Amino acid sequence: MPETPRRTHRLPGSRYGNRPTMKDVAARAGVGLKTVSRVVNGEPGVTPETERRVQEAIEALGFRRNDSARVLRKGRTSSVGLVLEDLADPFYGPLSRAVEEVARAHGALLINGSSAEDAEREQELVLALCARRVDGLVVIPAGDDHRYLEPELRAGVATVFVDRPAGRIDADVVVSDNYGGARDGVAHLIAHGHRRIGFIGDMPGIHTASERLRGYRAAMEDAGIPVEDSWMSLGVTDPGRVRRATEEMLSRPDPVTAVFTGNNRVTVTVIRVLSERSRPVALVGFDDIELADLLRPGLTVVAQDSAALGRTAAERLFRQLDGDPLAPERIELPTKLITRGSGELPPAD
Amino acid sequence: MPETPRRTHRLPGSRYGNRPTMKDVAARAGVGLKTVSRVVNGEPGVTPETERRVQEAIEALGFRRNDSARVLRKGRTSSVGLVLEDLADPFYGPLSRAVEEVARAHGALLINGSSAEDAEREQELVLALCARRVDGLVVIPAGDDHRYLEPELRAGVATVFVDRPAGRIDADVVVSDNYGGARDGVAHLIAHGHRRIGFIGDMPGIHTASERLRGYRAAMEDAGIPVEDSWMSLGVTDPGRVRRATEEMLSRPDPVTAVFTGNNRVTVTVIRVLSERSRPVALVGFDDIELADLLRPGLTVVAQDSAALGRTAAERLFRQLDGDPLAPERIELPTKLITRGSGELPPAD
DNA sequence: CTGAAAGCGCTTACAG
DNA sequence: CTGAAAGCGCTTACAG
Repeated sequence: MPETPRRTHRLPGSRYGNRPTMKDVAARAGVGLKTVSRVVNGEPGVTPETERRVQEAIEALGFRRNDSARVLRKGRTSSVGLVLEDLADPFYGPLSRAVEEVARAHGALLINGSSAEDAEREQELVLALCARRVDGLVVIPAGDDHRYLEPELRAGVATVFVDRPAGRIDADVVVSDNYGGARDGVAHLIAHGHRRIGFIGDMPGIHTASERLRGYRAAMEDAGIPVEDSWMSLGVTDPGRVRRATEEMLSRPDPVTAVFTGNNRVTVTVIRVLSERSRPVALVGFDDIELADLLRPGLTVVAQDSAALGRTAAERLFRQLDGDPLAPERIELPTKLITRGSGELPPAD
Repeated sequence: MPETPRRTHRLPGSRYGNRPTMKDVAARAGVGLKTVSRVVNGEPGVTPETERRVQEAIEALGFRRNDSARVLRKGRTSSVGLVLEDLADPFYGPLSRAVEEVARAHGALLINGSSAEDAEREQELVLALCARRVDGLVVIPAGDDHRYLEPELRAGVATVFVDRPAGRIDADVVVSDNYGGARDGVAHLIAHGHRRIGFIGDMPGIHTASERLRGYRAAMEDAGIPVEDSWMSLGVTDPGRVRRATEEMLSRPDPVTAVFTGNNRVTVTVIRVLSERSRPVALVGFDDIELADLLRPGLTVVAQDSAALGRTAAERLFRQLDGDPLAPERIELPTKLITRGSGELPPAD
C-alpha cells in the first residue's frame, strides 16, 4: 500500500485552491508543526537557524495563516459587526469610519451591513454576524424588539446600540440629545419671531423622529403657541412625500413661516422646494450637511457629531470586551446649533 | 475516576462563553450529531418527529451554529472584503452600498476597511482579509505595486480593482473614463470662451489624478492652447493646500478665468474660495456633489456613477467565484457632463 | 529549544 | 432515515 496521505476532499467548490498549510511548511522545513506555529506567531523559543528555515519554507510555498482555523481554536474572531441603515447615507460615513478606527486600534476588522430600515433584515444581519462569532456588535437598530439577541448577550457578545435605543432588552446605547436639539432649534425660530412653524420628520416609529417631534412640541409649548395638526408631517423621507408635505404647509390660507426638518434627507428636499418659491421661509434642519455654508441663505442646523457617536459606541464596546462587567448605560451626546442664515430669516408676513 | 468530559480549555479570554454546540443539542434531543446538522441546514432525510425534538433542543439551549467551524470545513467563507480609501468619503458610500447589495444577493457578508490612502495600510488590510479567507476582494488601491497579492490570486482569491488599476499584476479593473471625462469637461469650458483654465487635482501618484490631468492637457491641445505650468496644481486634497493653489492662480497678473477641479474634495474647497471673491470664475468639477444644483450658480460637473462602479466590480467578482475562468479585463464606465451654471459662465475679462 | 497528541465545532464520506 | 468516524487548519497543554 502506498502511504500517500488520504485527503478527504479537495472539491472544485473549495476556494482554498491548494493553499499550503502549516503542515506543508513543517514538512518542507523539516520541523514540527508547533515550531511553524511559533514562528508564524512570533513566539519565543526558536533558534535563529530554525526560524530561518521555516521562514524560507513559508516564502517558497506562499503560506498565509488561515485565521478561520485560528478563530475556531481561540474563540475570538477579532472582528466587530456594524449594522446601520444605509451604507450610502452620508450621515453614517463618519460614524462607520470612527468605529473602524477604534476597531483597528484593537486589532479588529469591521463587518458592515445595511438594514435598509427593515427590522427583519436587521435581525437577519445581526444573527449572521453572531453566527460568525463577531466579538462585538454596534447596531443602529431598525426594529423595536431585540429580544432575539438575548441568547447572544448571555453568550458574551458585546453589544452597543447607537443613534436609537434597543427595544425590550437592556443594553448600552449611545444617542444624541435629539429632544433637546430639536427644542433648541425650534426655540431659535421662535426667537426670530416665528409662530406658525412646521415640522417635517421621518417615520413616527423611528425613535429619533419621535424624540425630535417631542422637542418641537416642547419648544412651542414653552412659548405658549398652540400647535396645529396641519403643521406636523411625519413619514418616509422619500422626496415625493416630503415635497408634498412642504407644499401643503406653504399653500394653506395661513401658511407656516418657518420649517423645522427632522433629518438630513428631509432637509435636502425641503431646501429644493423652498428654493423654487419666491416668498422666503425660514428653515432649521436637524443634522449638518456638506456645503450648508455655501447655500444662499446658509443653512442653519442642529448638528450632531456622528463620528463621536461611532467612537463613543466603539470605545464602550471594547471596554465590555476587555472584561469590565459594565451595567448597561445610556450615553447622550450634545448637539450644536449652527447659525448660517436660513434660521434667522424673519417671518414673511 | 469520574468520567466528566475533559474540556481542554474554557479560558477567560474566550468570547464564546459557554455557547451550546451541536453536540450539546444532540445530547439533549437524544439524537446523533449529524442529525442536528441536517436539521440546522435544512437537509432532507429527517422525520418530522425527530426534527421537532431537535428544534426544541435548539431553542431550549439557544443554539446558534458557529460559522467559523463551518467555514473551516467548507472552504468558503461567504464573505467579501472591500478596501477603500476612506469610509467617511461620500464618494464611496454608494459604491460600498452597491457592493454590499450584490454580495447580499449571493449570500455573502461585507468586510470593510479604509486604507487612508496609505499603500502599507492597504497591504496590511488586504492580507488580513486574505488570512480570514474572504472569497473575494474588491480593492480601491492606494499603492501601485500589488505583487504581494500573487500567492493569493494563485490560491484562488477572486479580486477586482475599482476606480484605479492594479500595479504590476494582471487583474480585473473597473474604472471610470477619467481621461475622457476630464477632456470633455475642459472642452466645455473652452467652448464657453475660456483659454486660461486652471487644473487643481489630487496627488500626481494617484492614477485618477494623472488621467484627469491628461484629459485636461488633451482638451487644451485640441484647442491649440499652450498650457502654462502655473495653471496646474496637483497635491493633497487638504483644504489649505487647495485654497492656496486656487488663490495663487487667481492672483497672478494674468489670472485664470476658469478652473477644472480633479475631484469632489478639491471642488468643495474651490467653491468656498470662489464664493469669497467678487469676480466670477467658471468652474467644472470632476465628481458630482450633493446639493450641487442648489448652489448659485449651480455646479457643473463631470459625474461618475459610483454605485455602478461598485455594482460592476462586485458582479464581476461573483462571476469569477462562480467558476468562469475569466481573463483579466479592464472595464471602463462612461462619465456624464451635467451643466448647471458654473461651467457656463463666460470669461470675466 | 522542540514536537506529538488532543481538541475547537462543524461537514464530508460512508456504512448501516 | 440515522449516526460514527475522520478531517478542515490551527492552538493548547503537555512532555521531553
